[in-house]
Amino acid sequence: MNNRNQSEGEYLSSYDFSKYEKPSVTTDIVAFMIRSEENENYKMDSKNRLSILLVKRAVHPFLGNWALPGGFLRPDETMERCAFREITEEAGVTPTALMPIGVFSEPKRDPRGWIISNAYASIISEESVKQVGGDDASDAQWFDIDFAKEEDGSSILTLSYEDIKLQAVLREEGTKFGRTSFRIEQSGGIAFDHAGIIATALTALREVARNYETLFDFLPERFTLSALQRVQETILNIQILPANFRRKVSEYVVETDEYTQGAGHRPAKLYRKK
Amino acid sequence: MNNRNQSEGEYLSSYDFSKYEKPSVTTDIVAFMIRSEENENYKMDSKNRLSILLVKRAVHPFLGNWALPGGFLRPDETMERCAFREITEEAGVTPTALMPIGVFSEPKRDPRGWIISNAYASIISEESVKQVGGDDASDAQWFDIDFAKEEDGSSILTLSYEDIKLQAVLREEGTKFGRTSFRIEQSGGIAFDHAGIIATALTALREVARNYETLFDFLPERFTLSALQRVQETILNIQILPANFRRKVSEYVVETDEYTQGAGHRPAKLYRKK
DNA sequence: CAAATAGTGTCTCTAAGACAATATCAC
DNA sequence: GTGATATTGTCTTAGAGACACTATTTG
Repeated sequence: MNNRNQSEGEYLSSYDFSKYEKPSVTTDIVAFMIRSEENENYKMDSKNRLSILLVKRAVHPFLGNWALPGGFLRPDETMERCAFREITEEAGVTPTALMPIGVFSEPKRDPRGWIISNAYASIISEESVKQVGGDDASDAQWFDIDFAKEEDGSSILTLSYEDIKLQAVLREEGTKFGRTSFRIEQSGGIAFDHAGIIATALTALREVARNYETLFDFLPERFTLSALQRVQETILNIQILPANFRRKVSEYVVETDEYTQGAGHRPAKLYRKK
Repeated sequence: MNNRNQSEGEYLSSYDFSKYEKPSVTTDIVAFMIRSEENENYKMDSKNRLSILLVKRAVHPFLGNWALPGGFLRPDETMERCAFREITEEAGVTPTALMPIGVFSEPKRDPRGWIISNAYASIISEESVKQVGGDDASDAQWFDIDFAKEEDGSSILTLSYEDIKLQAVLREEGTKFGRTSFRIEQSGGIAFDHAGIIATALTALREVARNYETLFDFLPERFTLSALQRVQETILNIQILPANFRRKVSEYVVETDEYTQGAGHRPAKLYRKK
């Protein structure tokens, strides 16, 4: 029957996509949080570490490995809404930002079958995680992240939580339009292609962390300028002179009339995002 | 049966994703080309217009409307490879770059059912399109694109090809991490949610067009610096002083010993991408 | 008071934009 | 020669980074 001669109604009712094979569609979320370490000196401010949430797999495949939180897309939600729901369910916290990272669709990426994933990076403030509390025996834990380029051109991704240390070896495949993709050479206890997703997300986060707007999502509503500065320094792994940082960030913040107290040094004024 | 007690082999063979409903997965490609208009004066260089490829729908739904080229993901290819294949099939030309735009997954976006789309922007040089040739009666045509913000905050997307003029009204929903999303208020003869995809892709293209690396993909291997400058000016809709453009772009190009000829003015040296 | 962070002021250098001036071609 | 683009050089200004200096807190 010639399609052009059908009415739209006739056409839609006769339409059947089931004859095409379909992939399962999931999302994986790289949830970033900046964790402050314990003070070793009452006067010094605490050091920060960038960390991500991983879940220990209790089922095959990759049983016992650590994986990104995520799950299947439902028919009544958008991909972003799905990511929001999954990270809320798994971490118990609400992300303040969701950044699309890309689609991971290598045909063999999942041994269970044809499963593609749209990855997101999310940003979660330490404050909201503290409110939920943590459970040391839980299958979901925050791993400190370290990502360094070696001399031979490969990159080592190290994720550590207490005694657990996961190390993956990756090789950069190229940067296009602000997204760097990686080939996994060794996965080191990280499930599926998640080491590559993490590396891509971290690279993307570093890109956007030059933009001050992104930094606020890591902090509570009121913050000091040095806390904001430490967020950027932690993500980008750089050192900034406070005077210059204050000058540049000044147009993005408004001061409040509150101050910190109890630190072993001059109190700092609290600011809000403008 | 407790999953933890199964071997991986037992588990994989018993695994069945068919119990979950799956979406159909497609890609849509916003193929950009810079088209040079006819000279009205033998001395003047031709003006440039940014254009995109649209295909006239010959079937329901949206019969007779214009849509982005695209198609279904196959089990043996990645999303990006799928986009490459589809644009090659439909335009007959090979894109020099594919930029991920985002996933469009509103549950009701396609009246045929649950179909999500990963959109890409591709960049195609006018030279390669000219080699293929055009067919005025063809269902695939290059539409000049115009996108302007109105006083009331809405944006008008105008696509024109000869007598055909498609006009969509969109409203910005916000910019996050360099991707601006739009709500479609009037689609004006553009099928599905493609007006929104086009607007998002154009906004993203403008973002990356500040980066000189992107500009080369619109041109043949050897080009003049003013051709390169006109590419950036056309995309960003701005005017740049030639002296300043040359200075900034100089570190990205290498000069050849060839020159243009036949223009009604001083010949220009041809350059290559460094 | 010692040590740490908070906060201000200023110097230098670089890069972007504006603009002036010269060069070279087709007709 | 005219009118267009090609190409080089320089002036001004805004912004980034470096750094010196003062302020304020807790033990």
